[in-house]
Amino acid sequence: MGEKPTLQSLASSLGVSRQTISNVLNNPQVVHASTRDRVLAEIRASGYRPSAAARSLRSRRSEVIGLRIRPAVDGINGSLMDAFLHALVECSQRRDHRLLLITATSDEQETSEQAALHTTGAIDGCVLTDTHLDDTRPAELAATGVPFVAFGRPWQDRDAGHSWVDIDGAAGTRLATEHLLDLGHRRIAFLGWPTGSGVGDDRRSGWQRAMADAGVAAEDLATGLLDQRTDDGVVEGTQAMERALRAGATAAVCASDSLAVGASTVLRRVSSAETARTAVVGFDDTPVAAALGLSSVRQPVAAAASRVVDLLIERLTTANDPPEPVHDLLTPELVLREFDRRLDQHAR
Amino acid sequence: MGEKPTLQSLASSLGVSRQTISNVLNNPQVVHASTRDRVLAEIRASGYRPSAAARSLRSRRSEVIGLRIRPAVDGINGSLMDAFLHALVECSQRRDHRLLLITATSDEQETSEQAALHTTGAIDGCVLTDTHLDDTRPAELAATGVPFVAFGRPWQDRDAGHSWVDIDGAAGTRLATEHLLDLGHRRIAFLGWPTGSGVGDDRRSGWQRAMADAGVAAEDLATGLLDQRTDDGVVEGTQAMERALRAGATAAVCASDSLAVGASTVLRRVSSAETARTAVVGFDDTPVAAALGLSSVRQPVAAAASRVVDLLIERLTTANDPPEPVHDLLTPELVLREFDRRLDQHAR
DNA sequence: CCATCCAGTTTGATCGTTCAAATCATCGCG
DNA sequence: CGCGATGATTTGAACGATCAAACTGGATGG
Repeated sequence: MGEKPTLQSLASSLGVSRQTISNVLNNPQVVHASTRDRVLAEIRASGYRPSAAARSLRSRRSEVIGLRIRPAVDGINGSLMDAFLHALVECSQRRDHRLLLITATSDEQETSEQAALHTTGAIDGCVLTDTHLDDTRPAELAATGVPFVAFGRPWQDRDAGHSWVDIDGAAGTRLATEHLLDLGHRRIAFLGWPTGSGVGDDRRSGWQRAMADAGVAAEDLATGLLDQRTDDGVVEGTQAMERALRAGATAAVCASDSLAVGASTVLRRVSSAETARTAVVGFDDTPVAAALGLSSVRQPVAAAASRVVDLLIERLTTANDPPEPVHDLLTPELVLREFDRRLDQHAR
Repeated sequence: MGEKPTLQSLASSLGVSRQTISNVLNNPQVVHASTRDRVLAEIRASGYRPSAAARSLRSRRSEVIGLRIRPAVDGINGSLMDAFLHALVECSQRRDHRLLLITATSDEQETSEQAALHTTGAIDGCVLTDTHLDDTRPAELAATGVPFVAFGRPWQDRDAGHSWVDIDGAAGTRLATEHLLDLGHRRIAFLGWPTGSGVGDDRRSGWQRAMADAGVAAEDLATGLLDQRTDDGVVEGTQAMERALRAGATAAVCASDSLAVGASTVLRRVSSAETARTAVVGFDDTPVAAALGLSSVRQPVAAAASRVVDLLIERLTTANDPPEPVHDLLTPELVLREFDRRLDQHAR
């Protein structure tokens, strides 16, 4: 084996110029078909790959996207981010981009790290996740000129100056609530988190509006007895469900699968196993919900990732000024698991 | 704001040459202290960052490491890889390297993708995870000249020509077994996976040897009744534990926390809740084991990641030929959760 | 018959750094 | 006083691609 081939070495062995080969790769339509084929054959035969560094130095684009990953706090919530990360890598790869990871212990550290990578040219832009109230990152990135797209809407001002993609949690809990209404339930509780988290409040609002629209349990809604607020967790779910039962609830929509798991074990004590399963709807459609046969709201994570990548790459390739920011709210899907036991066994 | 500063622009505004500034950053000791300080001050003031592309083009190193990520099959096993990934990013960052992700649907695709990135110079080397029997990746990477370090030993030939870091599963199950022996158990079962997986067989062997060394239940070991083999999963764990109970087992060492969760629910039926917890030891110390108060073998994932990064970077920075391959087996740690209920309540 | 155009191809300059060798100043010492 | 050694700094030449402009040669048309 000789040296690693370069544009120059290929060119002289083919009797054409560097630029022609470069054009075959980047502007195929300007090269004559016959030479194009000849060049392509030689490229394949020699195993030539353009140097990322040289290309990036000249074109001022690295085709790399930055992303901060966070330590998984628990196995449950982690799996969602994991699916998102995976989809993100896949979509980027499909579009000839790569994903670079960073860690940070604070939002400020994250943005400064991203900005540093951006000025060295290591990344062209980045993806923001886990947006929250009073999130300063969009402003900081904008100030340093780092292109980005957020997964998660900006909870303070909906019409932010940047593009974002999010999943419509309220639509999800509405679907869940309407499903339980269809099953005949009227006193449907919501097990959610304390107010103050954008995601949690959003999910609660879907249940609230669906209940109001259906005109059921109006007095209970007013008293707030069906509206249980607690930290996330299985144990917390059981406790919240016990309180809801005392308030006369027969079913529950939950802000997470952890809460739903807890809720269904409580319901099992006062009703058939079948009812205990079908009267609870979780959120995120985690493996745990699938294993226990619980219905759950599934977030279209892969679609979200794909959209994020599309928007970011569009932003990166748009010649000069950034395009109009796009705000995209994807609708989740209700995964029903309501077979009775016999059907369940047939299915296996 | 003017243009982005470069070595040249900084040099002329300081009245020194490019190379001096370059030396301040890469070879501080050759520059006179006074000029060094002057340059450093200006660097900080201007916010100068060297161009990654230019640097990489000339020095032929990108300081980027490739890693394939896999879709999380279940939430349980995923959390371990997640912790490893996170530690990997952190360690790389500390050593001025970055982590680039790829996906692949097969081992061949993984190696060819890594090789492609390596020839473009996008990565300097890569990390291999989830090594298995008949793993062709080490040979393929070696053939294409991609430097790499594996997390997971090569199960076919222990003295492979490449460096690897792994966690001594047998030592972990030995610790677990000896702990149960200390508690007075004699008929200790092992709930593990079918033979043929390197990891599973390794974990089984630690239990086997510890039992043999203690000279207990010799006849049961011979019959294999205490050696339960099943697929991973909570349900599978309950079934295996039931069989083990029939064989007279009073305790169990498990190859995973999923199996342990199943086993402890079964034990609960025939003994006190306290005994059910303390007589089962899981593996991986997942959040689930922590939540249920199960003892478990904790893998030093962060230490492993740190070692992997160290070895890989050493391999990358060693001038010419690769250094002697290093094989590193880290010892896991037994996390005991054996408080009785009263203590447990005090602790809260 | 010459000017014009156009598809196809080539040429020179450039991106911003590091490498390798050259230069310059200072100093010790025979 | 001159000469080599030593330390600090500078200079020229890559690294390998893309950009922008210039060059071909044949077809078109007035």
